[in-house]
Amino acid sequence: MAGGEPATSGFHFGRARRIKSRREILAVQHGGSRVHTAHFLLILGRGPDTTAASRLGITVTRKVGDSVRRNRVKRVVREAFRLAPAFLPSGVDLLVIAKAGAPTLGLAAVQAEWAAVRGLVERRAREVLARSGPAAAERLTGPPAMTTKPR
RNA sequence: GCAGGGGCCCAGGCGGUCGCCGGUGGCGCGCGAGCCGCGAGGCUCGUUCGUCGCGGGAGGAACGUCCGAGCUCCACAGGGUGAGGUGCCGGGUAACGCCCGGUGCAGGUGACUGCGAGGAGAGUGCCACAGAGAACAGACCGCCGGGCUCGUCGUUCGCGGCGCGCCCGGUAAGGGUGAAACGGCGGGGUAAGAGCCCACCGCGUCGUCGGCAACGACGAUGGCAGGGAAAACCCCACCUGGAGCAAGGCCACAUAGGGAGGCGACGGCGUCGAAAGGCGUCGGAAGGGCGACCCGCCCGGUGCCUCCGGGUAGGCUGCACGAGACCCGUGGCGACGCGGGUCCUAGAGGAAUGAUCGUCACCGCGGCGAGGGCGACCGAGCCGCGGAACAGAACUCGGCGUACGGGCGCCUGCGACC
RNA sequence: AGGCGCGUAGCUCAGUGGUAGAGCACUACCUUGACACGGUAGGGGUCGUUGGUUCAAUCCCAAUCGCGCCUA
Repeated sequence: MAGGEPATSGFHFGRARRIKSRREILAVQHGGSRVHTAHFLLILGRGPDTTAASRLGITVTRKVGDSVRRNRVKRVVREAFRLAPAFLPSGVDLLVIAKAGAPTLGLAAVQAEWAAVRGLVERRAREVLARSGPAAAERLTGPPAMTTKPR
């Protein structure tokens, strides 16, 4: 949306850019900052590697709709994330939790909803990176992943 | 035309742009192994990632999880009891609680549809309220006969008729109650009545005939014996071993067997040996298993059980050629069977199969409207707006149930016209 | 994948084949100067839905909808 040039090609989105395990999702949820929109709750958190491209995790509960509608929400959210590589700086992971009513949205509506909070998202992303700077550095020298504290 | 019944089919098409999953082929970086070379290095194979190309990628219900199986493990899974399920007859099938064809009953004018439709001559229990009486019952009113008192009328003075009341008896026709009242209706019969007798109907039994059978038709006979309910317990017949792909198998990693408590059994024989002990054989405990219990049996043979503590939650496989799909022929009323040919058709794993734009078809509403009709009105075509359902594989099939958009021809009833 | 349970008045629950109930809440009246408390009376129900069995169903049977729970 920014730049006026409709994104078309070259924006891939494979498994490497997804947050898959429940453990990782909980880690983001715990230390992340939240941004609410009308149909989504966005949670930003630091990824394990600050140089890697940002990753995406999606949560759609049964309250949102049946499996067809839940799948559609996930596909549209994934598409919106894929077409907006500049939405987040590298190293910041995004967790999207759908709220009720999300299945009625098309791709354009989701993009508009996110663009409206873009400034807030950028500010929160900088906060997250700054706050976790030392931790991230420590992390790089320490054991690889899975250092979630038993809490 | 309207209303209805049943059957079959489809699950939007095409194109542009950008993606996802796995397969396959090429290229590139890296890694590993092997071989060659003194060496630099080279070659081959495998593989992560990236990239380019090719072809593939949800359903009729993928859904619910109500049944039946395949497959895998549990021990080879037996007998009895119990538990659960099924329940007209015949057939189909790998199997079924499914399907097909019949039978009976019920519903509908009809096309058609529905039915847990074995047994109440095995037993136990239940049938509220109402009602006199509710299961081998019962006399409240009524009806009929007899007796007694009283009243009245008549009297040939013997008594007789009528009526109120009481008593004894007969009666299930009528009233009334009920969901149901111990066959129905009509006639005869009788004091009044009653299958007491008769005709018809119903019911039971027997026989003959038809049918594989459920059952049907006909005849004889009994004289009524019979209530309902088994989706109350139950009886009868038949079926069912248990668990489930997180089944199960392989690899890697980790613990290397920690602590507490409890139980226990080892024995006989043979043989070798100087002995310790070894080998063979027989019996067998603790404990465990065969769904629950019993029987019966099996494992267990030097350990076993319970609790606490500790470790692992990664990869591969199972995993898609199957009771498979389609076409043709053939047997059968049909479900379905048989034969031949062609084809390979999703395999993900926090979970792909999509997003968006255009266009063409489809449906609804509104407007314009060629034209048709005396008219109400019908209406090709054009424009605009809106709609386009139910729903997402998770080991795989066969059914059932439920949700839902549209199309096709067939059949039935009614109305109008010819 | 396997298994279990619950839907009854506005709320929390009884009832388990024969008129559907309790507590709280609600309404009216009494009591008070007024209120609370108390007392008297009253209203309120597709028993989740749809079929079936039965003379009769909240209850029995089947299907279906919604909610909750257990095991792996």
